Amino acid sequence: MKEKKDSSRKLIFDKEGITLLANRLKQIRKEKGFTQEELAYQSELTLSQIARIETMKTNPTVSTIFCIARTLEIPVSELFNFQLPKK
Amino acid sequence: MKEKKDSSRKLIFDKEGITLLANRLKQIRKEKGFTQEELAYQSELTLSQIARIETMKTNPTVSTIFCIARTLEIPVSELFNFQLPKK
DNA sequence: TCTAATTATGGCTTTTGTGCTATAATATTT
DNA sequence: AAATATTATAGCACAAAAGCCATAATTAGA
Repeated sequence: MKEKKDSSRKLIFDKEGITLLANRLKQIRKEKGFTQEELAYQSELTLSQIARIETMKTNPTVSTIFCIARTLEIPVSELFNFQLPKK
Repeated sequence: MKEKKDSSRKLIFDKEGITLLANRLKQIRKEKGFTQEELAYQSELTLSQIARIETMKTNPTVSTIFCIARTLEIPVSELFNFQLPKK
């Protein structure tokens, strides 16, 4: 019966953008004097998720970013305050 | 054997933020004169995904947003140019 | 240096984002 | 009104986000 796996399907992991976001988050978090754990706890996220974002292991959802921005008390746009390189 | 389902586990869907993002996207897309289909095609996303974002059916990942911002030729922060209500 | 704090990683599970496809609903144009 | 274009919705499959828990690695403080 030969199930063929759909190999043409492409999901996106925008490494450049995710790297920029990771750096931005780490920078702001430190400026604000949060540890990853404090940020996680107050944001009601897990420590592992915060770490994964900062180490570019994951492609977070916008809701996750919203939680973080709320805790850091910054506009969401602050976390995206970078120039995305053209493709 | 009674498997107890882990009901304490909470995933986040930030309805307010997602609504704001949806509106922002729809507005900018129209200003730039794109149909959902054109935006989808040029961003290499699917039409259904664009529609889901604009109708707040999904909690997109940042990579998805990056693709969209590139196509619309706007900084990512433009799409997040709103004030997230406090929780 | 030893200790404690912080960050990174890994396995496993559940939930969900996204692709794909088709169709329905709505808007626009003729 | 009819035809066409655009947007919304729905179901299925699969990959991946994120939770949870434990532990390793690294950094900071004594």
